[in-house]
Parts: sequence; structure tokens; C-alpha cells
Amino acid sequence: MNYWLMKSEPDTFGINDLYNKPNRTEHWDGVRNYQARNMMRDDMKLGDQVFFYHSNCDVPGIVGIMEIVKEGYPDFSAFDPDDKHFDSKSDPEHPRWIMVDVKYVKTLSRTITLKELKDRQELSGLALVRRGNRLSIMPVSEDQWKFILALE
DNA sequence: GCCAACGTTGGC
DNA sequence: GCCAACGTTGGC
Repeated sequence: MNYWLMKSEPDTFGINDLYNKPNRTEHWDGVRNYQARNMMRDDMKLGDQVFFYHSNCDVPGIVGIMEIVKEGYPDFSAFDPDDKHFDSKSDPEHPRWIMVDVKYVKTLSRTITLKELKDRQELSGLALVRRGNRLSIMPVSEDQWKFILALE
């Protein structure tokens, strides 16, 4: 089992939006970064646990947990010319972009803020807190996962 | 709203 | 293959 962190802007799609989806499940579309795509395509497995991170908002931080319920498959939002994430270089025969389905597990009792995560020496290896990091999907080690959960 | 950091694009 | 220009991310 692997652990991950995925970012989303709460104004666009926050953890409550996931909670309100049918089956509390949604496809994680719109990722247009090759590194992030490769992780979804190659490394994310059914049952993997994922931190839901709110970015670009008043208090950036980890707000909850979700689970991978469908492994990588073509991101069809790339095929729709009217979609914000349309990519003319991707088509159903040769899909360039990949997504997974995630299911809500829980909302944390409080937001574990980016500031807290940065202050912890134990998390200095976490991609999230490394300078200039812009990945919207990143791996979390088991030790980091447990440490962060213990902060709640 | 600003801007640093970084990925992508495209000319050469 | 280099690298300047450009666009995006995301904290502050």
C-alpha cells in the first residue's frame, strides 16, 4: 500500500465537494503534468490512501483523507474542446492524460496547515515543503503519513 | 495582486 | 540540443 498527497483548490473542488458526490467518489481529472500523470498511471493502486490538500486558499493544508478506488485510465476531459483542460494532442486512441477515481474517507478534525508541516524537521523530506515545489500529486512515505496523522 | 519557481514551447 | 520566452502554480 502506498500513500499520497493530492492538491486541489477548495474554490474549485474542495473536500466537501467530494463528500457530496454520489458514492462520495469522483474522478481526479485535469492533471496536466507529466510527473503527476506518471504516478497516477504507474504507481497508484487500489486502496492507496491519499491526503486531500487545500491549496491556493486562506489556510493551505491537509484537510482530509481519501482512497484510490479506480486505478489510472484516460482523462476524458482532455477530449472535450469545451473543457478547460482540453488538449488537442490527446485523443481516445492515444490518450495523453490519465486520471484515477478517489473516494472520501474522512475529514480531519482540524486542518493540518502547511506552516505546521514546514516547521517539522521530521517532514523535511516531504516534497510538499521543498522549495519551489509545484507538483499537485506527490508520494508520502509511511513514516511521514503516520507522523502527519499524529499531528491531528 | 505580487512574484518566485518551475515546466513547456518553439525558434534556431 | 540549447535556451529565451511564456504560462502556470501557489504561498504570501
